[in-house]
Amino acid sequence: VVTYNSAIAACASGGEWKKASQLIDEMRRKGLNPDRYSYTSAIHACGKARSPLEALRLLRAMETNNVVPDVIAMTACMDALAAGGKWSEAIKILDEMRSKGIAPNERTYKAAIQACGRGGQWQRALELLSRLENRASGATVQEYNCAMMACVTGGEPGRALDLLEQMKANKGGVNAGPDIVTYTSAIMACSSKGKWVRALSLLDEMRKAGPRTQPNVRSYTAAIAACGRAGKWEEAVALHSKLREEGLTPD
RNA sequence: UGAAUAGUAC
Repeated sequence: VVTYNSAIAACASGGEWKKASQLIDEMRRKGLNPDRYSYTSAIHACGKARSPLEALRLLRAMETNNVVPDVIAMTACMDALAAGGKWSEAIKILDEMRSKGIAPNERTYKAAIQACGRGGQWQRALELLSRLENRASGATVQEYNCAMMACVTGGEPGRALDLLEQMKANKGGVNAGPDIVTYTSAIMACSSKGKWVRALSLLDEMRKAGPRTQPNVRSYTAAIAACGRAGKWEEAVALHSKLREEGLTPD
């Protein structure tokens, strides 16, 4: 079984979902019982291949064959649904977890938020976030970051910038302050709004905000894109040189 | 042996 599972995991890395589910069939034909690992890898393969419905099918097949899905399997399925823009299906899975008593973890919530964003449901993403904020432990930086991206991809980049402000205000509390991903996401938000000046000032703010938020290649890339989109090619070129001055290699 | 937020080319 483990041998098969390794093969299925390899299919997953390559996004070969057909091969993956074919291997599961083969296992059953040979009298081997696919386990959680087998199914989760196959589901992951569907996610990579952007075949959300196949992922759902596999999750159901798993149940049919009396392999009880756990957090990882369910989350992998939600990730696949998110990648395919199937936000309502993803939320159904989240509810299903509740009813089955499977505790969602941070990755699960991130998948749900991402699914909402990709489906253009930024309001729902924010709703989810506020539920997390109301938890005793509050929302984590990664959950905030994920919600910011959901606003950007969901067509409401202004909200992402609001979240940045909120995170800065929370800095002393239970929640850690904005990190490098937070800022880079905010720059992407500026980019979609055509606010290249703001993007540049955020880049500057990062440098001053401490060692944890020093701009990296991705931050620069986002800022360059913001300038590029606004037709500010001179600024874009200037950023490119600055990036190299700091010893970073453009990709 | 399985899942994860800022890079998948209007």
